[in-house]
This record gives sequence, structure tokens and C-alpha cells, in this order.
Amino acid sequence: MNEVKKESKQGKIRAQSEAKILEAAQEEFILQGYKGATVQSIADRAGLPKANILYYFKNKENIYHAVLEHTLDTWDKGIGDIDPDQGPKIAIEKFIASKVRMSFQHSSSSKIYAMEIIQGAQHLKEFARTYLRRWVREKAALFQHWIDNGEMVDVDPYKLIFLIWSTTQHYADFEIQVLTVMNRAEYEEEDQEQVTAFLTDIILRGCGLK
Amino acid sequence: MNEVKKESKQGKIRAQSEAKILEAAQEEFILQGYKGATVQSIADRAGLPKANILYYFKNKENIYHAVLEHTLDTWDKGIGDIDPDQGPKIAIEKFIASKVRMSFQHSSSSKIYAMEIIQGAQHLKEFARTYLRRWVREKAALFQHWIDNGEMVDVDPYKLIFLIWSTTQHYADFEIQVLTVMNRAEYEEEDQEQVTAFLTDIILRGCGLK
DNA sequence: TGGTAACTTGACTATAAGGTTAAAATATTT
DNA sequence: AAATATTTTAACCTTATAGTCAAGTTACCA
Repeated sequence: MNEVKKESKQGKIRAQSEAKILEAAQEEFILQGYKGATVQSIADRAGLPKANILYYFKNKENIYHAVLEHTLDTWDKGIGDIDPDQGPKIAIEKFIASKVRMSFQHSSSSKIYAMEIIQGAQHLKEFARTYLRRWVREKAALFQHWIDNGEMVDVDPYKLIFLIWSTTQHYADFEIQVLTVMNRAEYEEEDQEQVTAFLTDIILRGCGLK
Repeated sequence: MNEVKKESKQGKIRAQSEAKILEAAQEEFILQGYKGATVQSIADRAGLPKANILYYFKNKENIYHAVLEHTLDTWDKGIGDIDPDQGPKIAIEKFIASKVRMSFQHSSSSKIYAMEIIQGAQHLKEFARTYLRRWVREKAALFQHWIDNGEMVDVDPYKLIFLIWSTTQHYADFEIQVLTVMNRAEYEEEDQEQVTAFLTDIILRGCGLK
């Protein structure tokens, strides 16, 4: 239920302000961590006075929750559903492409998510225990089905999913390391394609699908 | 230059205290982030009074630097050198095994490192720009040599290194997610072996080495 | 054994940060 | 145009935390 206020000028101001605040907060939380990101620093980045921030979000934790919610939305949209009818090759291709796209287009969300998990998943335990676990179990069953059918090599489906997650997310979470090592300032258009092509190539071959 | 104080009782006390403090600090920095980890919380975890912590390390930032130094030490030891004479298959096998071992045995170091990079590598920029970049360039040249020799499939060596890093580190950094999704309390002895076997299998095949 | 250095610790201080309040400004509605 | 609701903002309050200090204790050494 996305509270859609009536389209008044004030409603627009609220929506704009909240969006500005959330974007600023996301960056601050990434760069400084939860405790290190101050309401003042978020305010400065958003270009608003501190008290204004606390008018829209009652307190700092609420801001963080809103950022996390946005993160899970992004995760959900970016996960890329696996269609069982297309067979393993197409399924894996689409899965990889979707996750790479998400890493390159929404790297901040990926970083927030990664930090949460590394720090003990304080706010995501429930998400992992329910939603995520079911998602992985379902997709793993699909892979297992293809393996039993001889359509792909016998590899542990769980570990295969982890492999695709980790390799794709790496380009978001470790963006700075990747760029530094390659002596580049930022990702270019073609990087996303090249990464997709590389991962698809090596993983498909790894699964005996090439 | 590891200041080896003469083996007095006090020297021993210093060494023991510093070790206790660093271990406690590492955990706190992971769980709470730099700003969120308080000197008091580190003291509590180490079982020492706060003022004592600040006697051994002048201030909080020094504690963090010491933790990071230990992290880079661990990274350095765990990276696993690649021997060019053995050919790509053995090289990749050893590389993967070494990184998986590091992830399972020193997951805290991996987490500290990951958080640093995600947060902008404030303290590791220099390390990445010099040491890491050279390391990757050298290893990439080796892989390229094998590719040119037709000893393995033509894949981008840089991306191959990133792939091995990301898949292996995933089991340390995302430990909680992996365990939660698999509905397990903690890693067992055999997990490390199974992960090593899985990754070796799929990556070697992905490189046309199986 | 007396003096010095290393260590321990409770009490204290300064400051930064989250959050409140109340009053002013702006927008909306009737 | 008056009344009401929303938004903006400065000033203030409270608490938590990094770091200091000084007085004590323990170990070392001549």
C-alpha cells in the first residue's frame, strides 16, 4: 500500500522530499554505516535542514527501514524469475543477465543489502528465513529436475545459485576494487554486456551447457 | 617489524591484552561498523576496563588500523600464490582451495575487508592501487599466456580472477545468508571440502579444463 | 630494598548527535 | 478571506561517547 496522497502541490513536495532524503540516506548509510551516518549528514546531502528530515521520518531508524524496504523492492524486481519451460540454458542466461543488470543499475541497493548480511542480517533475518529460503528451494528443485533429466551436469543447485549471486553482485559491492584494479574511473556502457557475456559463457560451460 | 618485547611477564601481558582487544574489536567493527563499535563495547567484549583499552591503543582509530593490518596480513597469506610451471589446471585448483580455506578459517577478516571495500575503501585505496593491482596484473598475464598457448579456453583473465574471489569470499561474507537459506546453524567440517570441490569442478569445466 | 617503569582503573570532561518544541511560513479548503 | 492543514526552521535539551587524568598497583632491576 503505497500511500498515494491526492495530487496536491504539497503531496508532490512530500514525495519529492522523501525521495531526496532516501537517496541521500542510502549513500550516507553505505559510506558511513548506520551509526556513522548522522541525520545532519543526510540533511546536508539532501539539501534540507535537519529538523525537516525528522519531520518526514520520525527518527533515524525509520529512515533506515525505508531504505531497506527500497532495497528489498529492488532485490525482488532484479532477481529475475526462472521459467521452468525454457530449459536450463535459457533459464541460467536470463538469471545471470537479470542479476548483472541489477548490479550495474542499482549498485547502491546491492551494497546496502551486502552490508546488512555481513553485519549479521539484523533486519533481514526474517526475509532470509522465509522469502529467500523458499525462493532458493524452489529454484534449486528446478535445477535438480534438469539434472535428473540429464539436461545439465550434476552440480549442487544451491551452490550454483550462490555462485551466480556472488559473481554478479561482486561488480556492485566491490565496484571500487574492480575499478581500481583495472585502473578505470567508472564503468562504461559495454562493461555490463561484457560481464554478462563472460559470466554466461563460463557458467554455462561449467554446467555442461556449451 | 613486529616489536618483539623482551620475554618478560609484562611483555606477555601486553601481547595477550593486545590480542584480546584486537579480536574483540574485530567482532565489534563487523557487527556495529566503525562508528557503532564503541570503545566501551570493545572493552566489555575483551573483558577489560575502557581506560585500559586506551592505554594499549591511543585511540579508536588506532585500534581499527591494527585490525585492518591483521586483515591484510591474512589476505596476503590466504591469497595462494600461483605457480606458473604447473599449468592452468593445478594453478586454478590451488588458487580456489587456498581462497576457500581462507574464507572458512578467517571469515572475520574477509568481512572486515568486504566492508571496507563496500564503504569506499577509505583505508585500502593505497593497497588496491599498488599491491592488489600489481598482483592481479601478474596473475592475469599468466592466464593469458596459457590461453595464447591453447591450454585453456579464451576467457578474460581479470574477470576470471574476480569470479574466483567472489565465489570463494561469498561463503565468508554472506555466511549468515548461506546458513539461513540452507537452514543450518553453522558450517561443518565437510562444507569446506564440498565447496572447494564444487567450485573447482564448475570453474575448471568453465575454463575448458575438464 | 628502594626506586623506576609498566600497567590498571574510576572519575571526569568536552563534544557530538538524536530528538523535541514552538513559532513562523506556506499552501489548501470552505 | 478566514480558517485549517502542512511544511520549514532555529533554538534547545538530553544522552552517549571518545578521550584525559591522576592516583593507585604490580612487576622489574640495581
